[in-house]
Amino acid sequence: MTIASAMFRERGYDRTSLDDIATGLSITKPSLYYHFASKEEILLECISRGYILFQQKIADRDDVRLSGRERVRIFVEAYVDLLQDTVLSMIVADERVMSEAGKAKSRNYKRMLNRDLLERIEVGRKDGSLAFDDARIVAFGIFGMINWMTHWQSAALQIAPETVSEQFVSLILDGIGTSARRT
Amino acid sequence: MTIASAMFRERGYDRTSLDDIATGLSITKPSLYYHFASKEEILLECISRGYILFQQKIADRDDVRLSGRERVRIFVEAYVDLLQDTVLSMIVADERVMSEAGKAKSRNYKRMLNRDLLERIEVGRKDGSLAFDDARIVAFGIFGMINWMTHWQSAALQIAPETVSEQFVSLILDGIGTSARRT
DNA sequence: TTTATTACCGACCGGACGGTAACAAAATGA
DNA sequence: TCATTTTGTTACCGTCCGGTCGGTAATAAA
Repeated sequence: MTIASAMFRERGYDRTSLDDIATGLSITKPSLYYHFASKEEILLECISRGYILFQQKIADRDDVRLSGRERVRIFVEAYVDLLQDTVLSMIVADERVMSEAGKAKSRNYKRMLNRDLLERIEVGRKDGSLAFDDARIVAFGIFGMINWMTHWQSAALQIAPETVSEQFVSLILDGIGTSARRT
Repeated sequence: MTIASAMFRERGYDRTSLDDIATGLSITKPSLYYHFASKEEILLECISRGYILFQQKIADRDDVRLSGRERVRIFVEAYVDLLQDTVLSMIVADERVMSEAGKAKSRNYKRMLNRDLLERIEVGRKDGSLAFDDARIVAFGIFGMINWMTHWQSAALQIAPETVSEQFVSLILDGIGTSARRT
């Protein structure tokens, strides 16, 4: 399972064959079919595991008494954390490879994540700790920044994991513009 | 060519067969091979076209006398524009489907885009219109936000194209945090 | 009229891949 | 100890796909 996740993330779903996964597990393909009904089921299982782990990660750090601003920070930190784990990052899997049923399940997870972030953002609007125009676009921007990390050729740039979430948070909350001239 | 781009973006490279493309062009696969040496060459051609068009787009709007802040805005607007065009957005193509040679070419385009954005950001640091920690992470964040647009199920959310770039720019430059309490 | 060139097609090859049928060896438990 | 379930295996099928081969109309150049 964790091996499948890693392979899907590294080579991509289409380019990871069931034989690849089986070999990685030191078994054979038909044996894989004893445990899973189809390739898609394996993918869906990977996605589900990632989502469950994310829920745990965030439950540990969360605190509803905090401001929206801080609760967004917590979300971003947990999500960056998740996506940095090769094994758990399949929530970003491309839906186009899935059947309609699989697509529906996958979208469900995404929708829950999206709703969580949107709520935090809206809390921030209400308590005055955040200001923005359209919360949906802000959420898309945040997810995009983080999801795209899966496309970095990570080895190349030596950046500490915490640095990334720290700087993403600062980009999201404070932006990079100074209050100086707007020429 | 433009049809190939659209299909690659909609279905993904692996799931677009040469027969699909040929049929879309009302010709046959062998005829495709008269014009291109391989499937990868078609992809590379799509990427190249997108890149060239981006260069034009940005050249029209650019002005080196502007502040770094404004030049970043110009880049973001042009890039959002490009990615919103189904036909020209192949610069975001997943490198993993490519041969080493193709990967090298594709990375070259990406590197040039990245360098352009990095320069604009650094100009902003020097002229005081921008402030940040690591320019590379900022650039990755910006590209991520925008590149991920290709994963939106665009029809669903009715948002005007200009609104997106406008709000992305505001997110990047000003962030969503208020200067208020940081509880 | 002969010779090239351009642009295309039908038919096919070899390999990979998801999935299956039939069978064997462990592990389990009475 | 022996039957049953669990977990594997070998061998194979159908399909799809990138790519190739041999050939052909149509048009232009010599």
